[in-house]
Amino acid sequence: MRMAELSRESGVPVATIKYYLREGLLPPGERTSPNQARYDASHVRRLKLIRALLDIGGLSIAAVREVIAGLAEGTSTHDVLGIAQHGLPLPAVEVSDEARAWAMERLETLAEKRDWVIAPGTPIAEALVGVLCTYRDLGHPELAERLDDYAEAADLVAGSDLDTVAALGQREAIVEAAVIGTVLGDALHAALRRLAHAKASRDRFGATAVKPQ
Amino acid sequence: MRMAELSRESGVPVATIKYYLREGLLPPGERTSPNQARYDASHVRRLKLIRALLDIGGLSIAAVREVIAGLAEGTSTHDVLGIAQHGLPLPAVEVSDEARAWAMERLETLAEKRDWVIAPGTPIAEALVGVLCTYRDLGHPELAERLDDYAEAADLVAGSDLDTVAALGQREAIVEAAVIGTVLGDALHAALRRLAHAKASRDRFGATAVKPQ
DNA sequence: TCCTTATAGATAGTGTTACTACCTATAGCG
DNA sequence: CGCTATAGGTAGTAACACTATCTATAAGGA
Repeated sequence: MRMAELSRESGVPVATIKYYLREGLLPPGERTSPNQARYDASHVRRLKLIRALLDIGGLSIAAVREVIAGLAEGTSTHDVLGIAQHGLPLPAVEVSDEARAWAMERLETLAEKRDWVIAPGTPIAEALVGVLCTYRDLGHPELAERLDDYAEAADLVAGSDLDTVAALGQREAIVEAAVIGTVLGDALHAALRRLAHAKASRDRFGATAVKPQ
Repeated sequence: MRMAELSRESGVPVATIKYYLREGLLPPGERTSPNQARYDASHVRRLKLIRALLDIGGLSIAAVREVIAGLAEGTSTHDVLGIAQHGLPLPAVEVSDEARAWAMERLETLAEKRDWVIAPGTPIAEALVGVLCTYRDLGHPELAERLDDYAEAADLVAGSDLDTVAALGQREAIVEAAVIGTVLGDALHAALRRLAHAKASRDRFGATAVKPQ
């Protein structure tokens, strides 16, 4: 197909497709002459993936590029989730040494209990330390006490993620599903948590009128 | 305290504090003369909250303003979580009528099973529909099958959230903790899910070297 | 009292991000 | 032959979150 059709099929404006081509998010089409190229279903698919990561996942163009680069890397299946996480941004904040030690102690206890590996200095560890320290700094250390419950939920979700993804069999499909599942899964969980909050609130404080946000 | 001290205490540059004042994120200080004002601990606290919502929660200035507006509203305790959610952005995408019907059917089943209320047309419902339809549109409808597991996890987390927050007793503290817990909790859960993925992956595919992101 | 520094408030400027528009030369096609 | 489409390049734009500068006044010490 040519550019106009690619744009129609994907719902992405031509100018934007050209931008994604320049940015390396979309592989170039097959050349048919110096200023003509042909695109196919894989380009449509890739465009939809890009839009999903941008619009729902909230990723930046740079993060999408990283994630997509991970898709192409030939790695063994057991690293699939690592690839899926490759390039995903996690928030980080500065914390004092004292606060970091406090948070790390909590995280080490958690890691031991759940057989997790929390390597100090990694973005994930930094993100966790940042959130815990921020809870404390904001005067709500009690929020950090929920770590166990959150971890339980995370294990539950991760088990489901792995089952679903592993069932796909082929590496290519697994990696893509892992990426999509990880990024969109965050959005899904956030929305479901809002609904569960509403129910938990109703259960504790009595029935309330349904109030649109 | 005066501006310089407020800046030092909060770690936010003076120019930025002025910006937040203009944007209505930070209440003005107590006037002592036409061009002087006094600030107190509540301003330091508010600034820390703003930075947490921006840096960790990833909210926009406009979203922070909405959330903060919710903090000030005098509402009964049972609406606390609604206030916490007031102004929090949820991603939305356009979907076809057919896809929306498919997604809504799934969501209605879920809502009935878990005694949740999913009001069609609300941002939360739209976000859920968007994610489910995007899974399908990307050729991974199997990812939508995990809704139940995700919902279970969300119920678990929400129960913990409510217990923690309700124990605070006073409305003011409850609302603030609910806001912080909701926004930072999303980041916390995302990071924990990454760790749980790593463990689940190790369990299924054998021990792997710890690989920093 | 004088003098240096600090401050409020206003306005303007900056850097980044994610597009969007325009231009030119060539290609497809009825 | 002529009209539209296209690749690739450059430039412009709108939103966002600050950041810098300016002016008139205030604070606080020598």
